[in-house]
Amino acid sequence: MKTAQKKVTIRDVAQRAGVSYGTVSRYLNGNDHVSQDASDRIAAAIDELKYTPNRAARSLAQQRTSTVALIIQVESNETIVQSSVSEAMAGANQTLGDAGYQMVTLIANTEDSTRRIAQLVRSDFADGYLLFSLSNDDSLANTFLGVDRPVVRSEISDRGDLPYPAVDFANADGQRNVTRYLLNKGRDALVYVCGPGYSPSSVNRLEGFKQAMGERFDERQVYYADDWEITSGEMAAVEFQPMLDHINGFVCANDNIAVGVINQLTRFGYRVPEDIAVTGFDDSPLAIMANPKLTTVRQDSISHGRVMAELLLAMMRGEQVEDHYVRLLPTSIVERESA
Amino acid sequence: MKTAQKKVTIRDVAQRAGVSYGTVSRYLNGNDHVSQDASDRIAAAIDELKYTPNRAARSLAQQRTSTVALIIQVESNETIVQSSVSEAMAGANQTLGDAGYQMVTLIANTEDSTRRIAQLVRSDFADGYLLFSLSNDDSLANTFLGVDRPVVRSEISDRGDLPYPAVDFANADGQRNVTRYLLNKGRDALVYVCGPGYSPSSVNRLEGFKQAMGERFDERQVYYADDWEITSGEMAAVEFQPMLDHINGFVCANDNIAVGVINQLTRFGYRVPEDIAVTGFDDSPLAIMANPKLTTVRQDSISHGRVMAELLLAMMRGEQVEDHYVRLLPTSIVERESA
DNA sequence: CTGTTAGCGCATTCAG
DNA sequence: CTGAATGCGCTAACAG
Repeated sequence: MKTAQKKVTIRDVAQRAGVSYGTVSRYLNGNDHVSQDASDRIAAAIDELKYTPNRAARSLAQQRTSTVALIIQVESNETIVQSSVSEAMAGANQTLGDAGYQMVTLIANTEDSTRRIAQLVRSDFADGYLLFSLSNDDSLANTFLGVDRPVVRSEISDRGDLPYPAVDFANADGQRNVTRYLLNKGRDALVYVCGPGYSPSSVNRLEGFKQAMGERFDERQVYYADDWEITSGEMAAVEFQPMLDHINGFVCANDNIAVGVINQLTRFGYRVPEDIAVTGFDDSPLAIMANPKLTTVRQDSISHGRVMAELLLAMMRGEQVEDHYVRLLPTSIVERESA
Repeated sequence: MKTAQKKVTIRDVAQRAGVSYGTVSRYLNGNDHVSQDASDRIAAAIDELKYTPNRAARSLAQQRTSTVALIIQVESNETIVQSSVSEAMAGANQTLGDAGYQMVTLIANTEDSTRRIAQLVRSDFADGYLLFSLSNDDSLANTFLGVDRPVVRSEISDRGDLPYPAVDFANADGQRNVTRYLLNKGRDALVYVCGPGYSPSSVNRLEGFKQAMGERFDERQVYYADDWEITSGEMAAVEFQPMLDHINGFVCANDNIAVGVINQLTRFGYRVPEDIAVTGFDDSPLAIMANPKLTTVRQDSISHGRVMAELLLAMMRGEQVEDHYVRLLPTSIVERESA
């Protein structure tokens, strides 16, 4: 049923409207002076011909794409089901859209796709980049060093050679505050379940715990997990089993781990929070599904995305941002049942 | 530190290599005959100059973009945390990448973004489209009617005017099978918790239940939920409370709902599965986190994405696909604890 | 206010 | 096998 309707170009519109195509271009790009009469005729022609400017041609002439790429780098073959990422995407999408940019997201989850995306970036695919590194592999970040387009990262990097600004949560503050919250409730025998070592967030959250514990901190109080998953929480609880009678609180690096700890503690016959309190981090959907419901540290991921987008927009506007600039977003404690 | 290195073009490479830029173009596009000598020099020049072809220019000249857009349409401001979508994305990304296409995903979650994406599509943004409609609003699909690019949908549509092929799971079969599984186990007093009415999957799953029940089916056995969430499952259990003593099985439209049912049943003092069996659908990560672990219908979402991509690739290759073509993917029962 | 012109960077004829 | 010429569809600078 497809009438192979020849591609309608700006010239067709011009002809139909009885003006030169330069005028149509001016009309399309808003600004300049086009007579009311011409405008009307052009508008009519565009409508009748169902004309839409060709994107590639416009990008080529303008040297800009009006798109921003959100790149998510994850471990090989892992899928992205983190609500925080999804929410950040929504926040960024909204902000960028309002500013006239189309956000497109790219997933780098294999060596191939990473290489392909690196190539894409070098070919001027987008006007700016939002970079989410959920993995240890930071290789993609280097790609941007040779590219003259602004980049904003979603977490502070421990690599000093990457100058890109970052927007992240005040992870240390959050974990410090919730640890103090436990201490103030008389929970004086705390242990910590740390996230994977490669993650800056993980490191920072542990740091917060240390700060709150001060003198009392002891390396034997912490279990180092390999990932952020529930099973890691279960393993941590098993690891601490011998001393469980002398422990009255678990501070966990995230909600998943906290749920794992609770599950295992329950199996061992301990009551949460009566015997042992447990706190999470993220306030993920899991937090309210857990039993008991998790007391956790909330972060507003939507505004994470929004703030990243705003920073990027400013940079694309030409505003200078100092190297290694970091913007930290606040967190808050959500009191539920587990602590 | 950015040395505003002038954009290096194909001409720079040609000059550096001592050939005309037509030759470089030929070299880049693989095919034709370029002497070994020239090839070597060009390769060297490209390397030294760190040349990467400009994307917009190439698209313009070639009339193709080498990208495929995966468009996700969701309810206003909802975020996408469905593991099935995430997995399908990964599967499609892999397949498309192997075929030389870059997959980019676009999110349509507001009226604005939907309009913007419609515009994008009409401007020849990509060579093909993968369309995931997670929402009632199917407006975006119409956009493609005027576009001469292949489209593949992720679920069968109930709208006859949309001719695009679709790849979906055999939802009816899956639900029929798991219902029979319960019946065979002697669970003869079943009720059904249906998903939101706007979803084709939801309708099809209900149909499967009806098929398995045959004569025994009774409208009073089904609760119609408004969404796919846990709370809907809880509400369903509350709704059925008066007759709970005479029910020995819940067949649920998805895992979330099943978890909600289990939670509420537990609160009411019923044991799952001893008193009442409960089944889910999707085999989402939630299924193994539930207590008891969910018996559910598994669907391989990664291959969902892969098959969609393969179909799209075939269409982009020029293969004809009949209107309303539907490819149904098999499901399987995963026996765990809840039934 | 509007028509004309010269590129944007590359693919692709067509000669040679 | 390779150089030169055209055009993809549009923007922007320049005259008028």
